[in-house]
Amino acid sequence: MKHIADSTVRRLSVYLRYLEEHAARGHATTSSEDLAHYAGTTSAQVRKDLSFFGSFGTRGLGYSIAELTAKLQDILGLGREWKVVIVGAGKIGSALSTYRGFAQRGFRVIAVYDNDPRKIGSPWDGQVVRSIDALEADTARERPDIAVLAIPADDAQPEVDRIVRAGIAAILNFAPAQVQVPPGVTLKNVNMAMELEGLSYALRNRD
Amino acid sequence: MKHIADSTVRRLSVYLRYLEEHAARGHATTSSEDLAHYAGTTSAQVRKDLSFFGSFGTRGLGYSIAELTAKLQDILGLGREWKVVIVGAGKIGSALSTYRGFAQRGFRVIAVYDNDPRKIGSPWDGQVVRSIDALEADTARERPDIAVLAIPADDAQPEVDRIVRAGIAAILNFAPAQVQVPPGVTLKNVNMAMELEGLSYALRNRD
DNA sequence: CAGTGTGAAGCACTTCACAGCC
DNA sequence: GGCTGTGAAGTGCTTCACACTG
Repeated sequence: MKHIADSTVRRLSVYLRYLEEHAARGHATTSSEDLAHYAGTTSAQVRKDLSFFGSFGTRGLGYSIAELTAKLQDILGLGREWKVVIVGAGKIGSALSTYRGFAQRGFRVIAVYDNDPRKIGSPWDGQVVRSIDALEADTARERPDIAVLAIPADDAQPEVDRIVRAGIAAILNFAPAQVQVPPGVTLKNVNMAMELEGLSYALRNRD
Repeated sequence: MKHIADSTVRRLSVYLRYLEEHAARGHATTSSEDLAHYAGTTSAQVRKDLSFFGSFGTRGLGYSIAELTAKLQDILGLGREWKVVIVGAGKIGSALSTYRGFAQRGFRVIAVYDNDPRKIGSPWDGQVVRSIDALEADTARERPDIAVLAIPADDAQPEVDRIVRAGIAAILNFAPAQVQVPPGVTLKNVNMAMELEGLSYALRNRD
């Protein structure tokens, strides 16, 4: 398939959240205008985004919420369970693993790793913290799909290398570090420091 | 000044991080090529990004690390202290407030708020959790610059409204909700669910 | 006739390529 | 000679506008 822009995929996530909220309120259909209003974009953008994957609406009528929900879930790969491992038994990892929305969407935390001997073996949000040295052997056996990296910046690249070596192809990196991955591995960065600096820039340059 | 793209501002943050790391290793100058390699972009992009704000390099030589560091800090508004309040005394807020990098860059947490009576009054990372109802009065007195929102999605919009009403002009939203702010208020969203769905999409559609 | 689906136009960001300067 | 600074060209995302259809 033709390459889809990252911005498009992010908007699909937003549309899906709207559909879920909207369905809960008992509605059966919606329009590109409604979706656009919720997502903070335009109706043309919504229709264009969806058009990359097919035509899911009815002219003159709009979109069936149930149908479009199913389509978006399928497009986003949410029709199955994804196994997630968390590397770094700290607060960020914990915030993630206890967030109900993940389980709802099929992201299941199957293991937590740390390199601190004081943490290894202790209970942690329904898991037992494992030694990071076990990652490769565990991965061969349990085949997780996604690794969430929530460790200090200095350790980020070596741990990414380990994760990649183990054969995990998707990484969500919370470490405030610029890390490299080989082709075939998908990396997303969430950098809170960068976001705050973006706000700082905006405040500094507001009129 | 001409409008600067969000992507440019984000890269400036990355450049700054590189300069800080690089200075620590004793180097005095660097080049657009070095910066590009670290940031995962091209040297032309680096030079273009910087050119929006002036010309900070020396042809044939490169950039003085000390000088460019100072310039970037100034551009990003990091030359002063920003007062931050955290709304939601949970794990995400805690992870943020204990992260050393923020204090280093001049982001100082001055208060933490929650609506849970069991949390209000108890100690929390060097603060005492305050009642969310005190936000407006406190803001009038203490003049925080930035609010970090780390609460459940359902409560997000009302709390954003309260923050805006109190007069805070920059919000970092961790709630997985699409919230609206009036013109003049800068909002950044960090949505972990969306990032994971982006990975799910990539895994689903990998070849 | 209301609202989708889509080629075409518009716009913004990135890359190129080279003049300019140390 | 080497590397910056920058107009011009290129690319890709967004918006427009309208044909189409239930």
